[in-house]
This record gives sequence, structure tokens and C-alpha cells, in this order.
Amino acid sequence: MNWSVPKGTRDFYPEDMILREHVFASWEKSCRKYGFEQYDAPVFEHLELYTEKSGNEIEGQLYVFEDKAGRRLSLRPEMTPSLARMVAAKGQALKKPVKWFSIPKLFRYEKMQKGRLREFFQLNMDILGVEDVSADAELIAAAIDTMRDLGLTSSDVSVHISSRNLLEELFLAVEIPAEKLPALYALLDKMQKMERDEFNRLILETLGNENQATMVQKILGAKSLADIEIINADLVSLAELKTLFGYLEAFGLADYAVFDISIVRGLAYYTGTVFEVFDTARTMRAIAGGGRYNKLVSLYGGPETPAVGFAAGDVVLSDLLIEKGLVPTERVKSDLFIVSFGKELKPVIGCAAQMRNAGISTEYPLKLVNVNKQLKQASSANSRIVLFVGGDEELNGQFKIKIMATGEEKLIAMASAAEEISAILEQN
RNA sequence: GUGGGUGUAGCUCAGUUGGUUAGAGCAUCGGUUUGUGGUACCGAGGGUCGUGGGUUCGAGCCCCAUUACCCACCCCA
Repeated sequence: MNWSVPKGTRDFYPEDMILREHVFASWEKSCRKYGFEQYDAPVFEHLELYTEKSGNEIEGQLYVFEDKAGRRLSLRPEMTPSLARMVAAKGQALKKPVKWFSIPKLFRYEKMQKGRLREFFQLNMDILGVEDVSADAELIAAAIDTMRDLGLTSSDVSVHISSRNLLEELFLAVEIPAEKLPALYALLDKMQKMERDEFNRLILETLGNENQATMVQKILGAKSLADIEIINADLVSLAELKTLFGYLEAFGLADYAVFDISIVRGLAYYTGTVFEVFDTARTMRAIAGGGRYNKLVSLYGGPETPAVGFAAGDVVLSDLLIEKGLVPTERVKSDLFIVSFGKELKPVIGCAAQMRNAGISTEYPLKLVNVNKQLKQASSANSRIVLFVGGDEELNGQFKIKIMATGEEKLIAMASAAEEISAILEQN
């Protein structure tokens, strides 16, 4: 018998939930701050939803199964097809712009590695219905802000931005045949991983034309938009990118953003802006990635809908937060812990009920042991205040309480105990 | 799918050229005479040494297979 978790999955013990909830809460907060609304969709979808977009080959990376009626279904490997389907189904009825977010659990049958599991979470944020680059800027700003809210600065992470259109325009201007573009994109995606000479050799091999190869090498050597402008100043996408970076500067986020011509984002459905967020040390895989996908909603039978979105996985991000020491450690089970001097549980329960009814998170020992032991429990529950019941103080209509952080003890009136405790909890 | 590395207590690891009953720290639980926690002292539980086979009088240690994890490649929505 094998009682371990399936390959590529995780258990979340309470102590693991601290980090997970920290990240989720931060994500949601950032999304709301930008006016995004939450949505969700089924965990499994018709298989065709994914094969339509990515081809039959991806089936090997999906958790595919058949239901009892013989339907071919798949656990969702990504959220965007579900989103596109939902938006397509509403047709023109949705008020634009649509700004939606979701935190789905996703499943991919993959060989696992550092930062890549078979079951994981993603934050997805998308803006639909806006063609202007202002939407790209709003989205990228929101993406950066999710990182910033978690304590990551521009010296920890940066967003590398490019544009599919820019590459296409540049390449077509030097008369590279359109059918060669996918091969070039694939090559470009690997640029960071190889020596410049090797890279240049492969470009020549792909194009089979020395003049074109030289031009492409020059284009791909561009380190900034200014470099691009020298090569070819008359490009629509160049103007767009300049506008985009201008907007990011207006957001006060210029420190995070860099132009990086090597960003192409696989070969998927991107039609314009593409970007990826990396740790600046570049020791991990991408933390987030996204871009513009103007064709996808119509692919699912909806109206032509411009769209831009991104996804950030929880795995690499969590690794980074741990490495940077940005993980909360405090684990408060309950704010108040009741310790009893007596042997009767009933008065303890009565007191606990009173506190809980007042909205105070309260625990007490389920087995009445000696006071020493009870206080140890209060301590490991990380409770902030201990309330003693069954003591002599009650003869004067008072409870003794103890502030655990300082060890300070004080007497409070029994009649207003809940109010006084709430007040103390609020102060600290 | 390809190549490499690592598996000893819940965790981090010791364990001599193969030799009795496999150890430590941390953690957990119990106790230090029942009205005071975090620190201290005493004690206890917990391991078929990843799994299966082989070599040997004898294997945690050597050999083979297998599995899980880690790293690199492939892929990355």
C-alpha cells in the first residue's frame, strides 16, 4: 500500500496554510484594489476546450478521463480557456471593460522539477474589451503590485516586456518569410540559455540566408527601445511599447519594468504585448507571465474581443518568498485562552460561550489538567490573553487576566469582561 | 522521454576497512507534589536503515533492480 501523496501534489498542514493564505489574501487584496471582480469555473471541462486552443498534442499533459456517459473530460490545466468560454457565452452582454480575477487550482501531468508540480494554484487576472495599450499597462501594473504587496521590491523581481507585433514587424521589414517566424520565436525563447555564438549560428541555420541572419542578429541584440528605434523607428508596435513604458512610469513602477526582446511566451495564443516576471537573480523559473490574446474569445464562438491577461503560479512565488524571508511566522490559533483553577468544565464552557458570542476567538482546555499545563497549552496556541476562571477574584465580581506577550496580569470586571478583552485585543 | 545525485526517528543529520541490542540534536508526550506559560532539569515513546532481490558466517555499509525526491536537458498554456 502506498499512503504517500500522489506525485506532484502537496498536503497543506495548518502551518503550510499560513503561507498559502498569506499569498491568497494578498492576491485578492491587490485585485480588489484595481477593481477586479472574482470569478470561478469548473475544475474539469470538456477536453476539446483545451485541444481546440493548443492542439491534440497537449493531451499528453492533461489529466484526461471519461465520465459515466462517455464524455471526454480533462482537469483544467489553465484558466484562460474557461474564461474565454465564459466571456464568449455572454456575447455582447458584458459591460466593458471586463476586469476579472480568479485563483484556480490547476492540474498538469508533467515531469516535475523545482517550481513545477502537477497540482498547483495560479492567480489569473484579465482585462477584456479594451484594445488600447492602457489595458496592458493597467494589467502589468496590477501584476507588479501583487508582487509589491508581498514585500518584493524592484531589487527582488522585475517584469520583462516585449511584443509579438514588434518582432513580427521587425522581421517582416527585413523580408523574412512569415513561415520562418515560429522557428525564430522558438529559438528566441532559448536565447538566455546559450552562448551568443551558438545562438547566431542557429539563426543562420534557421534562415539559410546570411544577410537576413545578420539583420536578425542585430535586431535580437537590441537591449532597449532606443536600440530598436535606431534599427527601425517607423513601427506601430514600437510606439505602443513606448506608450506602455510611459504609463508604467506614471504608475511609479518604472523600476520594475525592463524591455526584453527575448520574451516570446511559447507559441501559444499571444497577439501583442508579452511579459514575464522573474526574480532578479534569475535562479528560478518565471514567477508570472502573460500578454495580449485578441483572438481567443472568438475562437470559442464569441465576438471579437481584445484581451490581455496574466497568470502567476503559487509554487515559484512561494519559493521566492521563503528565500527572501518574507513569510509570516505568527500562528495565532485563538486570541483568548481560558484557564480554570477549578475542576468543573461547565463554568469554563459558559464563559467561553459568552466570549465567543462577543466575537472573540476563544479556546479552553478540553481536558482539565493542572494550571501549569493549561498555560502551556495557551502558550502553544499562541493565545494573546489568558482568562482565569474559578478563582477567588470572582468573589469580588472580577476575572484575572494575563497578557501573554508581557506576562502582565490585571483584574477586569466580570460584567464587562468581553468588552474589556476586546478593547485590549484591539490595542495590540 | 534522457542523464546525474540523494533516500537512516516527525525534522536536521552521525554511524569506523562489512561485526553484538542503529545513535545525537530538535520536535512530541509525561514528570519536577496540583494558583501561573515561553528558559531549566529528569524521563518516555518513536526506525523491518525507501522497497525487493543478491554476495557474505554476518549488510545501514558491497552488487543488481525498483520507487520517491532533488538537479540538468526536453517541454512549459
